Amino acid sequence: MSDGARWTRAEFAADPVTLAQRLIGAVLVRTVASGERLAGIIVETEAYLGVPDKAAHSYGGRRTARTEPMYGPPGTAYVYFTYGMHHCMNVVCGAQDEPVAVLLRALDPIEGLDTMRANRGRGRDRAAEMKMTDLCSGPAKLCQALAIDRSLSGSDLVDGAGLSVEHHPNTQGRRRLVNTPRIGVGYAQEWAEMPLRWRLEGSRHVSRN
DNA sequence: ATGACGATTTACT
DNA sequence: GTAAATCGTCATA
Repeated sequence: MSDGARWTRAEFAADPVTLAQRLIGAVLVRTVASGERLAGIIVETEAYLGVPDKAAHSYGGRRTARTEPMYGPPGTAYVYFTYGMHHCMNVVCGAQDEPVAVLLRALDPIEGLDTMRANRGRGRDRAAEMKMTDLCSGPAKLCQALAIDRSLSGSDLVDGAGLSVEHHPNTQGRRRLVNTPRIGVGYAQEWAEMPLRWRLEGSRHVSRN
């Protein structure tokens, strides 16, 4: 349970509040077509509680082509496109047919840094001067860095080839989490204020907010 | 068919 | 701090 091993189906089958905290410290791994691994330690997450959660895409049981992966088995990726230009990635959890998930908001990059910089660099190439702390410090930034888009929505993190979650080799305890309200969900009324976001205390790779 | 709106990021005043 | 960028998705008709 602690050295680069892939997470199992059973490990993803937790409620989103629990999983959001457990995922911090785990490693998100993206294997691109060339075979290269792009990876980072998860340092910031948000829990989306499904049917009763006004901030969730699955609020009220909404089920469309986009949100369909949220109704799949735990360990499914749910990737959506927003603001006409950004992608964000969730880890579907809970039980089959229960549309709950954890949004991945920031990573501490550890593998494939040059490729991540190239993926993130805009225009010709400010890639080289891209700061480490700007690579994956936001939900859309990490998707851009790891080349994650809608084509990966619905893919399986347990048995799939493109995306997976691994246990970090150094699974030292002593990590403190900071718990605050979620970001960018002001429309969700009372649900906007619930403390459903967690980040690794002291990490310089979290999003600013 | 149409219109309103983002689970954001970046650039600029 | 404010605003632009930019288009898929979803509800309404």
